[in-house]
Amino acid sequence: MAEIIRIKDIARYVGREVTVRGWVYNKTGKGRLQFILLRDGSGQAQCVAFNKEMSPEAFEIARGLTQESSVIITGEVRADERAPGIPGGFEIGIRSIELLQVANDYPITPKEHGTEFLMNHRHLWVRSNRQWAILRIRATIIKALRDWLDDQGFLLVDTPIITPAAGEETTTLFEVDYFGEMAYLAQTGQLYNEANIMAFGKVYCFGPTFRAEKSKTRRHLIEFWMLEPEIAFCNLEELMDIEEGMVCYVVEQVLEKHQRELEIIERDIDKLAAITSPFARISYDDAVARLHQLCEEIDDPERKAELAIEWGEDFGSPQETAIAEMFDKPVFVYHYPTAVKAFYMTPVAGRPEICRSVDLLAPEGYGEIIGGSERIHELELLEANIDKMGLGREAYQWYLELRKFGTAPHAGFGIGIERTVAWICGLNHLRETIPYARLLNRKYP
RNA sequence: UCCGUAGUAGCUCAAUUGGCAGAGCAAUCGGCUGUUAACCGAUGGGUUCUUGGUUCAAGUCCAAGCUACGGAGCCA
Repeated sequence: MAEIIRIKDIARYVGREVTVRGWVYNKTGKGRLQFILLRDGSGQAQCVAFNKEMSPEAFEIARGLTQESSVIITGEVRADERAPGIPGGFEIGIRSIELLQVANDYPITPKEHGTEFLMNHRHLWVRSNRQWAILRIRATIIKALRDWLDDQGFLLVDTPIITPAAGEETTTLFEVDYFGEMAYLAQTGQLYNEANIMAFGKVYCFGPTFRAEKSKTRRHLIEFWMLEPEIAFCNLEELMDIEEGMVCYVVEQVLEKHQRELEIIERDIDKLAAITSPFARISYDDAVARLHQLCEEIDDPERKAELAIEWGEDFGSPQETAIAEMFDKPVFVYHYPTAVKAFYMTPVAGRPEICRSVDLLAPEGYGEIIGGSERIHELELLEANIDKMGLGREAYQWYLELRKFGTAPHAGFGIGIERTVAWICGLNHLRETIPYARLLNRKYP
C-alpha cells in the first residue's frame, strides 16, 4: 500500500509510489496519453495516464474523467520540468486509479466568467486557483496579526456578538429578537476591550462585526472581520508604533510564506517589499493643506470638485485615495476633527476641535485599513459627550463605571481584515477577500 | 438612497437602418504518446430579464418594473 501524501510535499517523494486524493482541476487528452491536473487542497500535480502502464479498465476511467471529478490515484512520483502544478515540476505516473464520482457539467470552466455568475457559485469558485491563493493569504494575515500581538504580550479576550446597545450608534444595527427583547449584532468589541484592559493590560478581540448599512461599494461588506487591540497606559504615538510594527510583520510574513500565491494572483511583489518602518505620520491639518495644494495643481474641474474639502469635513473616498497616493507606504493621518469622530475619542489639549485619533491609509488607493484613538478616561467628559450625542447614559452604565474604578489613559484601534487582505493581495473588491461575502444584495450561498 | 451602464445558448460575447438567432468555450461522439486555455473532425443546445405598447415585421423602438455591475454617501 502506497503512502498517502499531500501534493505540497510531492518533491520529497521522487522515485516512490504514493497515493494522492483529490479533484480533477483540468484534463487534456492525447489518445493513449492523458494528462490529469489533480488538486488536493494543498497543491496541484499533473498525473499522467499512459495506457501501456495500467489496466484497460483503469485507463478508461482516466480517459472519462471530467473537471472536478473526485479520485484516488496511486503512482510513481517523478521530476519533470514540463509538469505544471503547485509546486509544479513533478508528476505522478498513474499506476491505478479509484473513481469516487464523475462530476457532470461543472459550471466554472477555465475560461472567463462574470461577477454575478461567480458569486452565485461561490461554493464552487473557492476551488479555483486564484481564490485558493487569496484565502490562503487571508489565513496567514490573520495568523500573523495574532502571532505578533501574542508575542508582544497581548491577550486574546473574546467580546460578545449579541449586544444590548449600540457600540457607536453611527451606523445601522442588525436587530435580534432576544427572547422578546431587542438586541443587536456587534459593530465593535471596543467598549468591552476597554473593560478587559483593566483586567489584562493589553488585549485584543477578533471576530465578525455587522453593519446594516446600505452601502454598496468595493470597500464595504455587511459582515466583516475586525481585529481590535486595546492597550492601557498608551498614547497616540505609541499606538502608531504598535500599528506600524504589526502591519510590517504581516506583510513580511505574507512575502515569506506565499511567493507562489502572490504569483498566482499576479501581485506586484516590489510594492509589498517596500512596506517597512517608518510610515509617514501627517496631521489632518496637514492632509487638508496637501489636498488644497493638489486641487490648485489640477486643471480638470470635475476632479477638482471631487477633491475639494473644507477644514472640518471628513475625507470622502476620493480624498482618502489622493492622500494615500502621495506615499508608497501606508500613511498615518492623525488629529481628525472631533465632530466627525466617535464620542469616546480624547480631545487634543488646548485644541478641543480636534481629537487624538489616527487612521492608517493603505497605499495604491486601498484607503483606510485601521482606525484608532486615545479614549476618554475622565468620567465627566465622557458623560458630557454621551449626553451631547443623545445616546442615553443607561445603556452605557457599565462603560462609564470603568472611569470610576481606577481609570487610566488608554488607546486602541481596529484593523479591518478584508481591507487588509484586499490591499496585500492587490484586489479591487472585498468580495474576493472573504470566503462567503455578505453584500447589500447578497447572502447566498 | 442617488447617478451611470448592462441583461441574447451552461459560460463569455456578436447580431449593420426594425427584416431567417450567431461565434468561441463548455457538453456529447470520434482521432492523436508530452499536453500547459492542447489540437483536428462531427453533433446537440435559445421564454433574446419580465409585463405591456408601436409595427406587415421587434433581440433592436417606446413605457413601467426586476436584477446585476460601476461610482457617490457612510465606514473598517
